[in-house]
Amino acid sequence: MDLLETRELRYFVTVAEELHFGRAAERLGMAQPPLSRAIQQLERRLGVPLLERNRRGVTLTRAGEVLLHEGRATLDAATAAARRTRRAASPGNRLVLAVKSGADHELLRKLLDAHAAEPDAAEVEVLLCGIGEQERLLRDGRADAALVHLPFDCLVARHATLVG
Amino acid sequence: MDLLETRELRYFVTVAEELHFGRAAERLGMAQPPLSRAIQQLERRLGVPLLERNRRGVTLTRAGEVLLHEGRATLDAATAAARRTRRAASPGNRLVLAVKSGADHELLRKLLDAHAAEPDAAEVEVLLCGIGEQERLLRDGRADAALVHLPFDCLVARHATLVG
DNA sequence: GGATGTTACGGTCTCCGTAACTATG
DNA sequence: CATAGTTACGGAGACCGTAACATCC
Repeated sequence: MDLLETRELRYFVTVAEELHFGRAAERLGMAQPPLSRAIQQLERRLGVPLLERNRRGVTLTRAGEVLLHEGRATLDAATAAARRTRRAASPGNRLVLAVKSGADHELLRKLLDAHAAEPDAAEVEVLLCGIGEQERLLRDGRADAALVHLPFDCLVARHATLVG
Repeated sequence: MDLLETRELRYFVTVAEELHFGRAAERLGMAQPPLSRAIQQLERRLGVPLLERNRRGVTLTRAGEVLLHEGRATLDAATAAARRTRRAASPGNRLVLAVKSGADHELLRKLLDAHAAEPDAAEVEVLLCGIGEQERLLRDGRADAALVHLPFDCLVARHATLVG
């Protein structure tokens, strides 16, 4: 299966967000023509129309909506890959735990203590964040784990066990 | 920040799996020199050594291990993006539910009935698979949802609600 | 006629393969 | 001296920007 390049996904996601080739090209720091060609090539390679070029701008097809979602996820994964790889090489090398600001500090304390008691426990850095922010932090690699409530819609990745 | 191209990740993952530039190049259908250069460039761009070139082959650094894992995830995401986008455009457009072979048929029946009763319910295609296979199917887009037991280590993505 | 997206064309830069080089056991 | 990885070098292809074109209000 032909793989999508991250450059192409970045282009498509920008166009899909702006719904306007001109503004998208500006955001990307490039001219419209190569952007237009890249999208056409993407549609040809997938064999699927992604945009409807109407009078007055652009609309996403159903397939385009799906690629917008999946493309964002892929770009986040690439960003996370770079970030976590760099972090793995840095001496600090702490596990980043995303905790929303209003969380139960009692529970957090217990968790961290229990984790610290385990053998070979990694050092944990607590990253306080807004309420809806945890998923994003996990997706793009700024965090490695998060404290969430079940049911959680879309657990993205978990990189280490905090408690057994 | 998002500097990693899919091509580079494919190269690195192959080398990391083979731990041998020659065999990796062969698997990739290319010559060793451009592969060697691509990896060097990747290390330069990340500012992190990924491989230790020892006498007698190659070893992964800690950062290399992380990039192997994250790179696979990114490549899977790209594959899933292409697959789901193509599927979204096909007329059938069914939701694929991965169910491991030994699963409870009674429960499955109830779930499917409950789902079918919802308004605007998508048609569901049940994909029977082996026991450890569900995560992989979700990751690379061959399935959109899966029936799993909690605790589930690494929920990757959920694309539609089957039951409320 | 102005705004928006698409071809046309030419230059540049990247990527690849062959061949020569280095290092190690 | 055989094996594995890296430079050196030249060519083919990809990508981009400018300019000209098509279409729709």
